[in-house]
Formats: sequence, C-alpha cells, structure tokens
Amino acid sequence: MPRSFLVKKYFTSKKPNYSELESQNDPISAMVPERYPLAELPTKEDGSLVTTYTSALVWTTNALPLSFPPSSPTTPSSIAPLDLSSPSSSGEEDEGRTSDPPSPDPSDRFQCAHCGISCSSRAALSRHQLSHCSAGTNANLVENANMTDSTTTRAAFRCKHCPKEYNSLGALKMHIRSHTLPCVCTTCGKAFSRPWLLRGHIRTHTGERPFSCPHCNRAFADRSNLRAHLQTHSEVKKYQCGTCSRTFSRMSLLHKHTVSSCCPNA
DNA sequence: CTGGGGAAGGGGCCC
DNA sequence: CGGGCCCCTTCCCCA
Repeated sequence: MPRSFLVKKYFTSKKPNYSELESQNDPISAMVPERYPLAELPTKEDGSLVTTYTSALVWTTNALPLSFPPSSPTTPSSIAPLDLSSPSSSGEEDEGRTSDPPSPDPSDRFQCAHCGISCSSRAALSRHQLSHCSAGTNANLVENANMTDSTTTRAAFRCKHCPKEYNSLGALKMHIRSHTLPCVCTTCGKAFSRPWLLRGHIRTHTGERPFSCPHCNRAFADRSNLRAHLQTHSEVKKYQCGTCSRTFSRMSLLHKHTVSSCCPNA
C-alpha cells in the first residue's frame, strides 16, 4: 500500500493478535516493546514491485461506475484500455488524492522559503513553516518523540516507539495512534488507531453494507472493497503483467502471478 | 492454483 | 490542530 506505507512491515505478523492483546493489562506497552528493533525503512522487497505496478496503473477515478455511492465521481461504465506507455496519466487524474507527493507547481505562490515545499494556501504555508521552528517547544512532542537534528529540514519528528520519522508534528501524532490504538470496540474489545477504522469494524458486527455495486447489487461494508469488486465486472483489469500482458483486478493477484507463475524472475 | 471477498492499516488532504 | 474522509494496499480466508 503503501506506496511506501511501510509501517506495517515492522510487524512480523500482519494482523494483530487481539486475543493476545486482551490478555495484557496494558495493551499499549504490550505492543510497543521490542517489536521494532529490527525495523528498517522499506527495502526493495516489495518497494520495487509496488512502484512498478503503480506506475502502470491505468484505471483512474474517472473509470469508476456511474452509480458509485453518493458524492462519488461519476464515471463511464466501461474501463479505459490499458496504456502502459503513459504511466503519468493516472497520476494527473488523481486529483492529488493519492499519497504521492503532488507535482510541484511553478505558479504556486505559497512556497516555503526553507525547504521549497509548495503549499496550497497561505494558511497551509504558515502551518508548514511552524514545523521548522516551533516543534522543539511542544511539550507533547518532547514527550512523544525526539527531535532529530538532521542536516535536512525534513523528517524532524521521530516516533519514540519505532524508527519512523515525520516532517510534521501532526503526521507524527497520527502515527503514534497506531501504537496507542485509542479507539476500542465496545462489542469485542478490538482497538484501532482511528475512529473511522473502528466504525468500519463495527459494521462487521452490525452487518451494515452501505456501498452497493451498481452492476450486481452486491453490497460492501468498505468502499475500497467495492472498488476492488468493480474490477471483477471489467473485462480489462487494472493491473497488467509486464511480461505476458495478462491483467488482474488486484495488485496482489498480479504480484502472486508475477512471483509464482508467469515470470518469477521479473 | 486462482480469483474474489472481508477486514484492516496508514498517509494525505480538506474542513 | 484534530477529526473525518479518501484512497491505496495488504493479508487472510474461502470457493
């Protein structure tokens, strides 16, 4: 996912063993301990593949179905044909909603004089600039992280629980929630880092499925799962094998295909 | 073995 | 600054 969402890599087992957590008096400290000593920044293990796939994406938000849930962008019911020759097109149509850094805009008037980062508004710029000078006086920061006297102006906020670093206090605080898991399900006791993650989880208890497929009326509790499902209705899938040109509805399927069957060395 | 569904994690953006 | 939401990705499980 993480187009560099590497945090998960720090865990040896992908899904937390909640029953194990429940047996602990202190779920937080139970998670924090020596779980991360071996943590490293992403390696090429997946990184290279992810990058490759991402650059080959051709199915953009414009290809979403017409009757996508409320407030969603309208789209043609047919999927645009694959075009691996123009990987940048998907990024341009992303409307900045991906986690990829936005393309620098020469006309952007709100550019940080310290690091050159372009901000979308004056307020955003002011907020950003605070990250260059005010962090060290933040009591919470001192408590939760260590300032890194880096030679660069980025990655100045370091998590005290793991090796991750961020260039803003907000990003760090957000990350720390993944350690503290403040959102607990009152039904089963599972803990989550964000309220909306908890809400999504609660749907597994209530059976609520607010996202319906316009093609088969199948409903999903998660929009991303609906999006993946929509690919099954498309003849031309979003992810294409660079070797055999076979297409897949999910990157994970392409990955499995790449490493196991078609081109294990690709 | 493959494809698809379910559940979940996490960064970014907007308000 | 924090909450909410978006989107992407991953992993597990099952047909």
